[in-house]
This record gives sequence, C-alpha cells and structure tokens, in this order.
Amino acid sequence: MPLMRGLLEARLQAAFDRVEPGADPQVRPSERADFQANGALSLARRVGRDPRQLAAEIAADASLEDICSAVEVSGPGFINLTLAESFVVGELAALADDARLGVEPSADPCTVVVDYSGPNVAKEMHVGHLRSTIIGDSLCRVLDFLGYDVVRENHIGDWGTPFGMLIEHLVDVGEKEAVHELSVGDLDMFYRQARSSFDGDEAFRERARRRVVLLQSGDEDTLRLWRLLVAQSVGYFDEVYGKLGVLLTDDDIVGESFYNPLLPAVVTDLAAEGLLVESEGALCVFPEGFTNRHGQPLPLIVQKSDEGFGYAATDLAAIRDRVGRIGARLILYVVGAPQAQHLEMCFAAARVAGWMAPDARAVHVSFGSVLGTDRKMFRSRTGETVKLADLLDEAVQRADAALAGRDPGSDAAGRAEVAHAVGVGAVKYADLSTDRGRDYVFDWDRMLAFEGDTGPYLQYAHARIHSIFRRAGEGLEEVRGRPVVGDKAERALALALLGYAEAVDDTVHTWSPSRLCGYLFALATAFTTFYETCPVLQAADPDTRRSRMLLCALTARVLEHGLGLLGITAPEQM
RNA sequence: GCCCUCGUAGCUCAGUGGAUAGAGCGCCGGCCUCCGGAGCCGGGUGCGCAGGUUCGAGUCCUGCCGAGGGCGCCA
Repeated sequence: MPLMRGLLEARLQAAFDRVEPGADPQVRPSERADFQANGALSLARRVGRDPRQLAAEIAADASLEDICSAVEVSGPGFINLTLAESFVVGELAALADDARLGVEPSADPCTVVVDYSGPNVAKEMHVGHLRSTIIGDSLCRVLDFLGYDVVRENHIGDWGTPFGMLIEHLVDVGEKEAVHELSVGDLDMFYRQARSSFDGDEAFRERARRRVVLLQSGDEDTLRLWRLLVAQSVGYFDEVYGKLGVLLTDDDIVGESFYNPLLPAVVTDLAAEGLLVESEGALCVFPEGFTNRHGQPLPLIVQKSDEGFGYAATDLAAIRDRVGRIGARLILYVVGAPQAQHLEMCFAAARVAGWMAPDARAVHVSFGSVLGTDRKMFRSRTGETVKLADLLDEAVQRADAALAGRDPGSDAAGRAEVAHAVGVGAVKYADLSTDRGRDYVFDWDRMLAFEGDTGPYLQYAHARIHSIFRRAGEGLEEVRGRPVVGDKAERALALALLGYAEAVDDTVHTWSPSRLCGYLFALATAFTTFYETCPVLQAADPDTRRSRMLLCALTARVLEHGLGLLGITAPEQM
C-alpha cells in the first residue's frame, strides 16, 4: 500500500510536469480538506502566471477521479483534496488484510549499525543512559520492521586507565566481596571507593598505574580480574535491560576493549594518508572546518603524548570496523547532544581517511538532558544522580498504586504484570514523546496520568477496545470486510488509521520516535471521538456494527503495533 | 572570547516556507444517567527582541537578549 500522500503527489505530478517538469506539487495534510497541494503558488510565481488560474488548470488536468471526491482551488491558489469515500473504504479494507498495517518494507534497506546505551563497567546506570537506551531501542525496532539489517552495538566503557584503579580496588576488597557488591548493583559505591583510594593514597596510585600497564600488556592474571569486573557489571546491566524491556543482549556488547587491537591500524591508515600531524607531542588529525577559541584548527587526538590512545582513536576504529568489516551503510549514534562536535569531527576524519564508503552515512541521533521539575538536572531528593534501576522500580510501584486506586478490587498479584507494563511504558513514552533534541522535564504525576498524552492513556485506549471484543465474544482478528465510513467520526478515524505508514516513515526520516508518539496520540483521540458518537455493540444494524467492530479492531492493532515499535507493551486488560 | 543547540498559552509540549499557530494538563461554566469517563461543548490580547529575504516566516538569513552545552591529551 503506497502512502496516501505519495499517491496524491504522484497523480498531481503529471499535471505539474506539463507546466514545468519536476515542479513539486507540495502535498500536505490540510485543515480545510484531507490534503492540500501548495505547489501551484510557487510555480505560478516562477512561470509568471496567475496562481489561482494555474491551480484551476492543474486541478482540472490531474486525474484524481478514482481517489478524490472533490478537487477545489481555494484561497490564493491552494488545491484542496478531499478523498472519496469509496477510496477510503477500499484502502481500509486492504489495511485490515495487511499484517504490516500498510507499512511497506524499505525500498532500499541496508546494514545499519545502531550505537546506543553505552554504560560504563563498574559504574551505575543512571538517567543519562535512559534516553540513549530507549531511543536506540525504538529506532532498532522500527528499522528492523522496515527490513533493515540492524546491528545493535552496545559500546560499553570496559577499557582504559580507570581499570588500573578498579582492579586494584578489587584486589583490596577481595574478589568474593567485590563480586557481591557488584552483583547487588552497588556499582557507584565500588567506583567511589576505588576513586577515593586513588586520590588519597600515593602507593595505591602507583599500583593502579602499574596495573594499567599489566592490563595493556595482556598479563593473564590481570585480564582475569578485569573479566571478573566486566562480567559482574554486564550481569547487572542485563538486569536493568530486563526491567526496561529492551532488545539489547550480551551479544550486542562491543566495548572499547574490542577496538583496542584495532587502534594501531587506525594510526597506520591515517599516517599513510598523510593526515597525522604531531602537535605538542600527540598525534592528531585536524579535520577541516573545526577551530578552537583562537580560531586555530581543532585536533582530534588519536595518540596521546604518552603513546596511549585517546577516545577519538576508539571512535575512529569503530567507524572503520563498522563500515569495513560489518558493511554498514548507515551508522546511528544515539548519544547526548554535548558530544555533537566530537562526533562530527570523527565523521569528517573518517571520511577523509577513506573509511566511509561514498554512500555510507553516519548520523548523530542526539538528545537533550533529563531535567527535574525545577528545570535543573534530574536528581534524587538528596541531590544524587538517580540510579536507573531505582527509577524503574519506582515507576512500577507508582503504576501499581495508580491501578489499585482505579480498581480497588484488584489483587496485587494480578496487577504485577500490568503495573510493570504501565510503569515502564509511562517512563518510556514520556521520554520518547518529547522531541529528542530538547531537554525534557521528568514529572512522575504527568507521565503516569491516564488522561492526556501519556503511555497509560494509550495503553488504556487499547485495553478498552479489547474489552469491547471480550463483551462481544469475538476475536480481534475475526472481523473482516469493507467498512462504512459515512459518519464524520468514522471517516476521521479511518483516515487516522490509514496514516500509520506515513507516521512510521516520518519517524525514520527524522530519527524521532516522537513522531510516532504524536501519531498514536492523535489516533487514540480520533478513536475516542468515534467511540463517543458511534455506538459499536449497540449499533443500529448488523452491517454498521460489523463495520465499527472493524474500525475498533484496526485501531487496537495499530495501537499495539505502534507502541511495540516504541518498546512499550500494551496489555489487553488493565 | 569563539562555536553549537534551544527560547511558542499559567505549566509541559506539537507545529515538513503556506490559509484564522495547535494539543495535553490546570482553571471557570455548562452537558452526557452511553459499550470500563481515555468523556463532550464553550471560555486564551502566546511564537524572547529588532531588522532582512519571500507572493507568503514560528519555520530561512543577520544582529541583540536569555538558557544550556562544547572548546587538546576524560569518554
């Protein structure tokens, strides 16, 4: 099924071409009709014609009879397009028979690496990881659905100088005790103590330095301790991912240590291209177009003056590996906004180094910070960063309380699963529904409300539809046939349902799950209006009833599927 | 100091160069005794400021003000 907008545009294109080949019809959603074509205005300007007259000519020339019931010139030269009922009905029937709900696989799928989440070993996962993890998770789900070969990469921080200190602390605490601390998720305490020893104890500092050297040189006992640290942390990450309900598994971990052996090749390649410049003892690349505070070229430090590798080296090695070995034509970096310049510099360096295939793209899917209701960085009451695990537990707890309040007769055991779906769904939806580029305010009461643009609202809408089918004693999938869309609310709902493909398309073009959220909320709103004015089970006649059941079923399917692409589960009862 | 991002209603946010800038929450006043109230209708002197480009600017450009971030050996 083609996108409605695309279909209209294609039909209008022929008429526009006859005036000026390639002129854009500019089909947009309209408040005055279903769609409107704005292209005649700018075209008239270019060819020196009267806009209204030209619009009328194009409207008469375009063959839209089978799609539109009205094609009218309006205002200064807009062409208003109203879809024919027969067309809407036909499309809707096709949608009902389509397991993909109108969303076609990508015409040009490729291998795409999605770099997201990226927690650090022996460090707590906090709200900062929340956004990367769930935005990345949603994008992976959408891309996978569109037929891309999605390679998830969890670029965890599992290498570097801090590990000298962490391993020495592990030795001091004792392996058994350390494993215990880490397994219960007390990662911050472990890290803080290591840090404190490092800062306050010269002997410890020296041991840590030697340990780094041992680690780098592949000392077996040191590696064993390192693996212990990594394994404990990864186990803990998995717990959090489990609570969060994201796709990441251990197989997706491609930490910094993975790239360590690949770093010398980065230096060799860059040197061979003549891109490596020694500056203040460090080996640097100076990508074009980046300057520092004095207007001087800004360096990407590949190898530090102490001959150790900087993080830029790892990031460059990752690009080289992802394009060269994995064959990615697209790399998404779901990373916070502050790293924008660093990533742009890496992308630029990778391109001049020749590691990016000409048609390969690297995209920084950046996002803003999570703020508290005081508009400052989100922190706990005691001013500490909030552990992601605690945050999710609180979400589930609050959801459970909300559910218990709505249905005092329900028992806690029966609520557990739904409370989890609602609590985590609320957190995810609140995050995903805000434009990712901006900071957003984390507010428990708002995100957990059953009214308004929230996860629980959408889940509830979905559950209510299931309740209609339970009452009718029918299954969602049993409803088939051509619907009737005579009523205004029926028609509005039908058009909303037919817009799912475009919403998914929009999401992937902007790398913004917020587009999908906006669509789902609008769909739920359209359904509410429909449900308010159009009796379903008590419809006047069997045909109307069946038709409305079909609209209900489709709405439930789209809601469930759409929420699924956001990584949010939709319970059938709540 | 330079660079980047962001300033839209009381609050939280939508708004792919197009018509009268929209939602949700909150607030006020009505309505619905209907399939699980996710109700329905009405109520608003809002695009930080000033220029510019354009037939048309919240959207593009310039300057200013304000907030956040970045600016060489941390990731």
